[in-house]
This record gives sequence, structure tokens and C-alpha cells, in this order.
Amino acid sequence: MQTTQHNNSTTSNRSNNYIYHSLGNIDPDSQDQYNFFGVIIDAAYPYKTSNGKYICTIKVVDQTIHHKGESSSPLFANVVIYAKRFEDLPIIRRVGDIMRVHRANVKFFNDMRQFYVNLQYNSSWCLFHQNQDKDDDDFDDNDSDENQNGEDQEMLDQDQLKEKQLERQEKRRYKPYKFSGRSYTFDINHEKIIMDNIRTWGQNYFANNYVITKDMYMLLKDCKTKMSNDESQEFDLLCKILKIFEKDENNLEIRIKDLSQEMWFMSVPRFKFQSLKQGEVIRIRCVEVNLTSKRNVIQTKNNTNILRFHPSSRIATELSKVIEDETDMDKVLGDEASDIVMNAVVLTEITDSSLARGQMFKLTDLFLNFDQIPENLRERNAFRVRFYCLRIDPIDHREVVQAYCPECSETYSCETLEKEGKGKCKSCKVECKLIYKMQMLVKDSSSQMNKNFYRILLYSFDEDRGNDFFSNVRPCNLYKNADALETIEKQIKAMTKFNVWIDAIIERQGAFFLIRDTKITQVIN
DNA sequence: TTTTGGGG
Repeated sequence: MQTTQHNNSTTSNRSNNYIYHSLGNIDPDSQDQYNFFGVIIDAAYPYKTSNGKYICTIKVVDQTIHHKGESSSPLFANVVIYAKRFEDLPIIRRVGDIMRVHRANVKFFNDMRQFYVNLQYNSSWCLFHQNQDKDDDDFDDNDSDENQNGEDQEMLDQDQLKEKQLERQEKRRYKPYKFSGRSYTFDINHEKIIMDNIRTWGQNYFANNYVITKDMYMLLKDCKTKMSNDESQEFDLLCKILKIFEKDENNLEIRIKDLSQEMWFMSVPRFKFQSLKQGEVIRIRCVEVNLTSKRNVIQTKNNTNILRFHPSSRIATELSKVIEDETDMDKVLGDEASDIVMNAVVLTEITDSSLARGQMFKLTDLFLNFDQIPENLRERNAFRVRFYCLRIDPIDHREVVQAYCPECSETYSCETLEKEGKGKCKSCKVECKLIYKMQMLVKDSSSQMNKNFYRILLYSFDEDRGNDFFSNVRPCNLYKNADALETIEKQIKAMTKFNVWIDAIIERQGAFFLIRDTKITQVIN
């Protein structure tokens, strides 16, 4: 595509300009610029920073800096590439590829060497496939200048043909599949041996080690619980693609499973990730978990990257065996029709009989068009609704009961209180009372087909409204009352089950809707 | 012709 300039040593007077260092031999305190080769073990997707620049970070290893096994902590050098334009940054699709960098600065960061590649200044990068043979490769390879077909070949005998083929293969071996800038240089005589060495080493390294260590990814079974408390919601995965579906013109739906043997769904933009294959083991970098979906759904982000492995790598061959394929149970879960076979259950009853038969309100009307509700109904401020819960907060159910100061309305955790204690308000010194303080993320039939969900509160501070919401228990210190905690947890779990509905009265207080006159009466296991 | 941000 671009003009490339191949320097071979007989014609080049720059052949000695590039001295390549092993990663471990580069002095991190040096002010000099360095050239190096590295084997890529991980790469972010290029992203835009706040000042308008684009950055891509890539982890590389070589003979002098690398880790072994699966449980050891990762050891690598980090390459940070800065560019003015997105197109100038590399998009890494495969772990194990070789990267060559010219004129990088170096520093110690987080106890590891960090290389700075500034494309606006004078640095450059080239990417080479790990495997020189194209047996399994479906990546674009800049092959356009090669004459593969036709008349020339008919003139040659078998030996000549073979020779020509080898020549081509040899040439391709040292040709980057992508590079920064308009051209690149490759000094065959000088760099061939370095390339051959690092390729062979990299292939052996990946063939004998997992390379991707346990602290570089999250297990699917842990991501819901671990992420709901974590302020940084992003994590990585290591999983197998069970199935790929055409979702719509822009997206694929892939079903993935990892070492925890849980199957999850993930929708991916199809033009960004074109070369996904069923059965393949992949590393997914930077995703979130969808906490409001009934199904197990992984959410991609703009800077999500999906990295493939070379088929000869140990991690790919072993994990594709260890991670199960789609089971009959997975098929049932994957079939959306199965979501409606269960019968709906209404978990609650309205305790005020005068309200129990009242008209049913739509959540969209209450939350979005409250002003349009007739005035007499607004004044009564008791609206019957029927909804289902997507999620309940706090995640730590011991915090569902809080100590509440009637003076200043401040609430405190019960963690430090005695079993029967209520605590005193830290500022007012008044005795607190124990109340439920719980939030439900909910939907109803009026919002079922769209993305909206609403927040309904169980806050029982006002005249103890809501203290009877849970069956067989009242607000008490859940840190110290194990039985009460178990009773409440069982009911919270039932509330978020599929096709479980809550029939309730809610009232408006300021910008919020609070639940009242409602009680759980059904037992679901 | 720069010292950026770096798991964004």
C-alpha cells in the first residue's frame, strides 16, 4: 500500500544506525533513546485522552524480561505509544505478535520499565506476525506486491518454482504487517538474526507457559459480586467462544464461557471484531458486567479489545479443552423463549385494603409525567404499582438496616453497635432508631420493552412505614442477628428472581418514591 | 521535535 524502503546492507549506509537492546539491558535511568524488539503479551485498544491525544499501551516481553507459569506475578515491559491521530496507533489483534520499536524513551514506572513511543516526535513501530507461515492466518498481510498467479510460473520448472516460493516466504518473514508512518526500514543482514531469535523464543515461551497470569483476568462467576462494590468497573476475561450469532446489522452476539464454566452473553460490534471464531480461546480486555440484566451479560466499551492467541500457544490448546463446550443447560439458557415458561408469582400483598383494589399506575407516568396525574390522586399520594426488581442495593445485606437519627435524618451502619443497641447520632447525640434503607431498581410492563428502569426505596424512617415489609422479621442489627439476616436475605433473593412481581403502594417524597403498606407474603425458594 | 499518561 505505502512505499516501503527495504534497506539491505550492501546498499544501505544506515545499516549500523540501529542498535537493538534486550529489554532487560536497557538502563531505565538513561536519557537515551532505544530500539528494541518485543513479544506482545497484552495490548489495550487505542483510546483518546482528555487533552485530545491518542494512546495505546502494549505489554511486551523478551528473553531478558518475562514471567513463567500461571500463578507468578506478571513481569513485562510496558510500551506507551502517543499519537496525534487514532490511525497512527497500532490495533493489536493477537497476543504473541512481534513488535519492533525505534527511538523510545525509557523510565521506571510501577517497578517496571516503561517505554515511551512518541509518534509526533521521532519514534516509530512495526508489527510482525508471530508465525511466519501463513497456515492459519486470516489477517491482512500487505501482500499486494507479490506475484502469485500465472504466466511466470508456467515458464519455471519445479525446482525454480520451489526456490521462488521459498524466496517469497523468506521475504514475507521480515515484512511487517503494519507500521507507523509512511515507510519502514528493515536491514535484513542485521535484523534477521534478531527477528529469528525473538520469534523462536516467543513461540517456545507461549508453547510452554500460560503467559496470561491469573491476576490478569477475572472469572465470570466472580464478576457480578466483585464489580458491584468496586468503583472501577472494568475488568478482563479469559474465555472460550461457544457460539457466534448474527444479532443485527451492526452486532454479533457471542456466548462465552471461562474456567468457572459459566456461560455469559456478550454483544460485540461486528466491524470492530471481525475475525472471531467459534471454539477459540480469547482474552477480552476492558469490559463491564451488566448488573441490571436478568441474564449474564458482559458489556463491551469503546476501548474493549479482543485478543486472539496463536494456535500453538499452551493457553489456547489447554483452555479450549478445559473449558466445556455448550451444555444442554446452556442451550436452554440461551433460548430466550425459555424465559417465559415459568408462571408469574406475586410476592407481596397490600396491607391497606382500601388501597389494595385501587387503580394500577404505570411507572413511566409516575416517574416521568407526574404533573399529568389528576390532582386529587396526587394529593392522596398512594399509588398502586406492580413491578419486578432488577437489582437491590446495598449488595451487602447487613447494611439493609441502618441506625437513623430522628433529629437530623443521618443514617449509620450498625456494624459497630451491640446486638440490641441503637447507637447515638454522632452530631445530635440523640438515640437512633433502626430502619430499613434499601433501594430497588425496577421495571414494569410499561417499561419492559425499553431500557428505562426506576428506583423505588424501602426507607422505613417515617412512622415506621415499611417496617413490616419483610415477612417474620423487623429492623434489627443484621451484623449481630444471624437468623434475621438469613430471613431477609432469602426474601431479597426471591425478589430478584425471574417473573417474580411486587404488588405495592408507593408514595412520593420529594424526588423519590417510597414503598409503604406492602408486605411480602409468598415464600419462594 | 516531547516529557505526555501509564488500567483509559
